[in-house]
Order: sequence, then structure tokens, then C-alpha cells
Amino acid sequence: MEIFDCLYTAYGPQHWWPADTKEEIVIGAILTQNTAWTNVEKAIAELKRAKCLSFRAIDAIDEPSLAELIRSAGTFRQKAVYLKSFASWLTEKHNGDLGAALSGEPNRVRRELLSLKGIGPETADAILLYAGGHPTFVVDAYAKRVLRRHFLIEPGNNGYESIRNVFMDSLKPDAQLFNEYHALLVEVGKRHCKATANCESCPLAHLDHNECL
DNA sequence: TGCCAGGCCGGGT
DNA sequence: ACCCGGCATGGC
Repeated sequence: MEIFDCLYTAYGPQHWWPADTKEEIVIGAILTQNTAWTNVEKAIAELKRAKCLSFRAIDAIDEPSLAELIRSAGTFRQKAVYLKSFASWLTEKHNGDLGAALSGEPNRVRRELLSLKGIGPETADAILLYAGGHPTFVVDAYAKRVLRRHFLIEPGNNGYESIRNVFMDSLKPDAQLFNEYHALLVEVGKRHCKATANCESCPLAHLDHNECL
């Protein structure tokens, strides 16, 4: 628990996911794909203003209008398709009940999410963890960089599943732990491990050689 | 001013 | 099984 302890000591609890409802978590998870969160916040504010921050409303609105509401999130035409796709799946297969849709055996739910257009492994895991409360680890670009930086993965073994397994195999399957861990990795990544790294004053700077997760 | 951000898809090798 | 181009806004 070396890396986690350093991050938690430095930054404390992160209180993720930043949203008021489970549906807002899913919407945010789709909107934040390859997008800065500040741009997602504007899009969510627009959805809320238009009373479209729910899958019932997203199912009802036409796609071009939805796209305009989420324009600030970037790749907005694609994301409008993804949101509509999720909404129709939720309505038709689960009677609009997100809690029910996400309950059950985690791997089964995960495969179901992955079958939807616009839901890849990271988005699926974010939904499972933050909206469903399932102990699945969310791997993002920052997690990859941190593991690379500390020699915890081979260069060339960058597949999503293999990196996810690094965490899943060495940590207790605890949703609260995975919640904080992912959020803390994003936080340290934003501050110190972007494309142009800034390792000065990084709380992990002293962990150079194969430290533990 | 160009590069980047809490990825994913479809087509090609 | 990987690799790549496209998608697109707002901030630094």
C-alpha cells in the first residue's frame, strides 16, 4: 500500500464521483472521455438547465438537440449518440432503473456495459465502481503513467486489462479503496504527471524502485 | 499557437 | 492481437 498511503497522506479523501445522482455519474463518465473535467461541468450545467440531466429526458430529446447541449464537452456528436444509446438500453432492457441495471454479478454487468456503443473498459469500470459500488479498478492515462514511472509495468505491456490486473491482483476488492485510489491517481497526475512531467514536490518522487501499490 | 484533457470506434495490418 | 486516424471544445 505504499503508493496509496503516500497519496492519501498528501491529498486526503477525494469524495468522488463529483455528482448528485447515479445517472449524473454515468452521464459524466461518458462526457469526460478524453476531455477536461471543466468542459464536462459546463455541459452538465447545460443539461441541468434544459432539464435533461436524466436518461428519461435523454431518451426523449432528439439527438441533434442533445448534441448542442453538450457541445462544450467536445466530440459532442459522438457523445450524443452514446448517451442516447445508453438511455434506450436502460429504458428497454431495465425499465429505466439504473440501480437495477447495475446490480448483480459485476463481471456480467461489465460485459453488458461493454456491449453498448461508447462504453469502453475505462468508462464501464467507472460506472461499475462509482455508480454501482462494485470493487473494480478504473485504469486511466494517469494510472498508466504512474505505473510506468515506478517500474510497475513493462513498457509494451500497456493493455487495459493487464494494467487493471496489476491493481486487482494486489489489492483487496474494496470499492471504497478503489474509489479513493483512482481519484488520488488522477489528482497526482494532474499536478505532477501530465504529458510534460513535473516531478518536483510530487508525493511519489521518492518512490523510484518497484514500490508496492 | 499548438497541444492536451479522467477514451472510444471502425478499419486496416 | 495491436495500431492508427478521426472526433471537437476550451484552457494554458
